[in-house]
Amino acid sequence: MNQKTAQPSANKPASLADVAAMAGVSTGTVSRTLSRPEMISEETRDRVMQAVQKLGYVVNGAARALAMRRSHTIGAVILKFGSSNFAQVVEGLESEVAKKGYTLLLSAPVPDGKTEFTALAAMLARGVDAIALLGFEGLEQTTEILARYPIPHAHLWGDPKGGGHCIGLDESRNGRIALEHLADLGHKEIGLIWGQTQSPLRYRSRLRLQGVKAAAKKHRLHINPDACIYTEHGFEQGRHAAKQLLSASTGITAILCASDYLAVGAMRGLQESGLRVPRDMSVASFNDNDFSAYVNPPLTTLHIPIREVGMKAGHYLLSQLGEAMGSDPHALEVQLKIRESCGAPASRK
Amino acid sequence: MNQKTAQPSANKPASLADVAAMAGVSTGTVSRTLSRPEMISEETRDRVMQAVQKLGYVVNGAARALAMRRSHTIGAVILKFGSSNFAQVVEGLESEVAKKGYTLLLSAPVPDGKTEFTALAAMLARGVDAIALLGFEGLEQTTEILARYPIPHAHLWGDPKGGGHCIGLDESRNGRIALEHLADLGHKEIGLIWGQTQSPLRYRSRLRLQGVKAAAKKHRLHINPDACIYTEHGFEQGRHAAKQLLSASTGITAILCASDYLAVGAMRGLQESGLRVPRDMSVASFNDNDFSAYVNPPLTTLHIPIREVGMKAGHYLLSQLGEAMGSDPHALEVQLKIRESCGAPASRK
DNA sequence: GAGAACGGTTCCGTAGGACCG
DNA sequence: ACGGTCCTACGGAACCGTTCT
Repeated sequence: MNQKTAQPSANKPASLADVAAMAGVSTGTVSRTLSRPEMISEETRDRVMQAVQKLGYVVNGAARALAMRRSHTIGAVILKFGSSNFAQVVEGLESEVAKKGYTLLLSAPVPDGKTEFTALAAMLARGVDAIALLGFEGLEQTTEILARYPIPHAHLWGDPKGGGHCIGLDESRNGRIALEHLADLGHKEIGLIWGQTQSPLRYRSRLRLQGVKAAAKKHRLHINPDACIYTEHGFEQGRHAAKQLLSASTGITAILCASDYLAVGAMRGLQESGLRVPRDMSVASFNDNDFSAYVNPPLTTLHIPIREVGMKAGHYLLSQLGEAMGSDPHALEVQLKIRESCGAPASRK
Repeated sequence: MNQKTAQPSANKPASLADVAAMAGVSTGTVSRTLSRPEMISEETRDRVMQAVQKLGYVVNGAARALAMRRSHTIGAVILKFGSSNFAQVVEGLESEVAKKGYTLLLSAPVPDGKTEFTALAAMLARGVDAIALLGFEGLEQTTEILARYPIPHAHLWGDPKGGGHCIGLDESRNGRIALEHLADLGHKEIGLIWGQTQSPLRYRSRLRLQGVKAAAKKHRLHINPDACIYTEHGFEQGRHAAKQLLSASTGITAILCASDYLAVGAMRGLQESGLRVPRDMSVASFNDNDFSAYVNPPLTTLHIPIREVGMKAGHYLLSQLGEAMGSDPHALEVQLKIRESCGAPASRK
């Protein structure tokens, strides 16, 4: 009884065989009709298409992936999703790969110990064609499995020395640009509210800090170690740090923050303590988040093309996959947004 | 020659057969060892595990999905990713489904015409086990294919009347709560900066507005139609709208905004025009975004548990999939965050 | 442990028509 | 008019790597 006939509307999704039966052709023909229609005569093509329509057929991705050894899926594994700008990166990445019919498979493990590795392994098991790693630590196990599984992968915001293709900016230069702005304004003594710089994960942060310090030395601008606070990123952390800085009475006239989160929080802390920005204290930072132009005062910050980093990664991965991509249009240019949170230093008290 | 022997380190990923050959067992045994280790004798289990280790074996998800008819993947298709709080929803969703070993497949089509449908079809083709729809319009084609493909799905922020399981809040009530705060403060004449309310996509926005208006009537508070501006969400739009409102000279003492983006932009616009918030004008809104407590002045806003909506959706979908989930812990409670952007109305000029 | 699904893709082969000398 | 060749459109079947009986 149970022949290979088309079941008009069973409760199971229609398969290729169902379509073939209804159209009176073989499964191979249906497959070809769908993937390379020009190889099929118009007449049978119509018949097949009709059957497809009628049965509401959609391919089974698992079967397809198994046969083709291509899933048309790009993995993105993200350490610390919430507390950073990764959402924007993901958005850029998604929009880029979607152009070629790829879909993003997302994993955002909470970073503790070796989840980095297990998350990566899970991605690989899912059969992604390529993989984007955001904020990776570069554990041994990680690099090893990456080497064993020869699929294209890119580190976003990673350490170039960790091996593999890295996408990011010249953070040392970024640090310099920001500091020079402060120097140009006439500041001689500044404070820092920075992120953690220890772990390998904080590579970028460390590099940026080096750029700041080198430029400070060059411009004879003093960064008092007592006026440097290292903390996590976040508004509240910035607010708290600013108050600490104030209580230390170090004579600084400006604060350079590692992120807009920190900076906006810091401005809030300063204002709560009765200081005016920028009259009493200048504040500058990095990233140019969407809110930064609309806080009060608008924040002077170095614009980082975050979304573009995601797009660039997508472009790279796709081209590695053999997709025709053209040359990379994503330039990753940084731009200092001079707004109102920085001014000349107040005359010394 | 080419027997089924293990190839220690070819350039192809090891398969189940390779592991089986190396361990001297059948593929079935290996499969069981991996999925239900307790069924296998300790001795052979060790042998298998060793082979797995040695070959760096990881399962082929496509083959597994094909055989089990389960991909352990949840689709999330998102209309208008960037311009909303969907990133947080996605984060919540991801964290919830990850607990049970599921991964998110992400699609964020640019919404124009029927992309909603094609994106959905693409997800289905990928073989997701369940699907979360964020910000859907409820096109006919969409609901039809959803009906045909009997997989669990949930609409987030959708219209309950559109059919299907909807997750969201009582927006009418939310509108009322915000308005009553303004009424309690003594405001009699207020303005609105709101999002679009026309398209089906804006269902939530419309409902919230209805709640506001109903409460206004009840509390004898006047909403001057000339002081209502409908625009897109965004800082710049808010800033622009505030200036429009000012030039209309309508005697309003407070502005209620549909989102924090709008509100923060509006405050900026007011400040640029020389007004002080809240002395000259109160501003309130909805969402309680992360930056809202740190702008100047801190924004009074109705906290919406956005991340929790994502988690709740994950919980629902997983339980529909037959995972043991326990009762739903996500209550979705709203909370008015009274900060400093609202005060009593200034005495009339 | 053997072997049949699972649902596609793709290689290979062939029927049949067009075209040629 | 006929045998041979080339080409196109399609059918048949092997194969992808698991799971489950």
